[in-house]
Amino acid sequence: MSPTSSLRGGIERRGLRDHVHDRILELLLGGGVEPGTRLGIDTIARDLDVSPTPVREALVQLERTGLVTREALKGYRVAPRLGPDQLAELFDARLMLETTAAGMASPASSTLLADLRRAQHRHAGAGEAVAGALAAGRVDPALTAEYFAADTAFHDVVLQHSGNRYLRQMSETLGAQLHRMRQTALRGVPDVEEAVAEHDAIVAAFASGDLQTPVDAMHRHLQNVRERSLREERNG
Amino acid sequence: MSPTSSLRGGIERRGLRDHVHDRILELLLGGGVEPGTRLGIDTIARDLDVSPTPVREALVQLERTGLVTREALKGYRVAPRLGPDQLAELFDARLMLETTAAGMASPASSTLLADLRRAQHRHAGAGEAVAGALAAGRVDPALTAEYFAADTAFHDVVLQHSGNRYLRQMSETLGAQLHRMRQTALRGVPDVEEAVAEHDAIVAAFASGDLQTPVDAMHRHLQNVRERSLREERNG
DNA sequence: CACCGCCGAATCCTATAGGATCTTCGAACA
DNA sequence: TGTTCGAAGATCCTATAGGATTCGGCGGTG
Repeated sequence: MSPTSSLRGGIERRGLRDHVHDRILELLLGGGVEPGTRLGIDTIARDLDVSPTPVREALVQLERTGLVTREALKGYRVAPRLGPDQLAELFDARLMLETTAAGMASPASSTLLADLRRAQHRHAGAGEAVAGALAAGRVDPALTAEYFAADTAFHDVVLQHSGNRYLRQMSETLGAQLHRMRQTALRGVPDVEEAVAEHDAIVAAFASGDLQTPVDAMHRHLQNVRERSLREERNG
Repeated sequence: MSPTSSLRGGIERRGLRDHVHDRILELLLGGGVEPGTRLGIDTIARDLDVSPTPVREALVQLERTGLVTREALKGYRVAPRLGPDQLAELFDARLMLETTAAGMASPASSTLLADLRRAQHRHAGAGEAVAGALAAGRVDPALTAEYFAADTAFHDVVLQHSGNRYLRQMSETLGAQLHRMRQTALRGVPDVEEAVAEHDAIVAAFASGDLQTPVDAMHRHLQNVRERSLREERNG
């Protein structure tokens, strides 16, 4: 085509392996597959109309996220559901990660507050939509998906502004597990009002300019989420 | 061979892919390769006398650890050296991980203290050996390697007893980077005496039975390690 | 002298084939 | 009837082959 394209910065060359990886990932995160389901290499290869080799590489990549498990000579399977103990450990790990990130992001750059307010706005909007649909007796999967995405985005803002790539990397690893947890543990009605209010408190804490306040706000929020999740699980 | 081997419990079936992974890993951790070195798939395959497929899978697995980098259609390379900023972030992440783990492991089971004392004994012994060789004007790579291994093992004890698999998983990821940092940043003389003394303080803190004391001791230790490393880097 | 296009070797990437292993199903036997 | 053995099918695992891309060097041109 054009001999030397004027701007070629930022275009990320992706092999076929990465596309396969994304397809399987969205399949897993979509939630339509039961834990324990076999992920046959040849089957996936036929479905996606590729050879087994890139599928194999994509599965190796997914294995590290904990979404799939592998047994030598027996193949890959969708990872089993998170048990109560794993759930508790996941909450603890998340608490550690996000409170630390909040502390690191405290020297609030002007962009942090802007990003945070934007994310909070999106989250609140999605919350209203979900609550409205719920009041009408309807549960729209698309709305709840958007709500969860907005929630994740809000927390990601803090992690992004922590300025620590290893924390981001850890959060990315936990993110997949968190997504699964949301789909299983509290599959029905989320705690919209409380979450929005607590997110508001977090934004206010960052806006206050104090260093410790955001950490405490984040701590309280996550502890509350944990309690509400456990209560939900006990009742459901 | 034997139609049905009598005891087959506990033996972990490993494919060829895992062996290749280990070989490349020990090559990287051995430190004999310069950052930026190309890791040609076909070359490795010929060296290990296997086909490219398992080599490819092993490299995908290693990519997640950050030890190797990949560029689509251009191949794999040994990851570049850690820059000053990455080093600082690595210290922060480690500080978060290990202090949290110390706090979680505080309800000291009897085995924790035993493991900790055993690891401390090994660490102190290796420290003496290194110091002795250093006094004689010799630097034995085997001794320093054993010293670093003992140090890593000591910290691993705390993480193991945190009872949180996600913390362990994160530590495993950071472990490879830490290993590289040790080999580059402070390549010469480690701070044996201070480290041994601080480890002793950590053991004593756990033995005290108090909950907060181990966290503080670990915090002080890691902060000191950070300072000493920076000073070393500034002078070296 | 610098710059551009071209060509070949090397390498990566994907596809295909065959051997090894696991799983399943059915029949024979206690 | 329950259990064990065996064979067929499917699947995983490794090896090999061929197309696609990149990198190096070479000659031509302004």
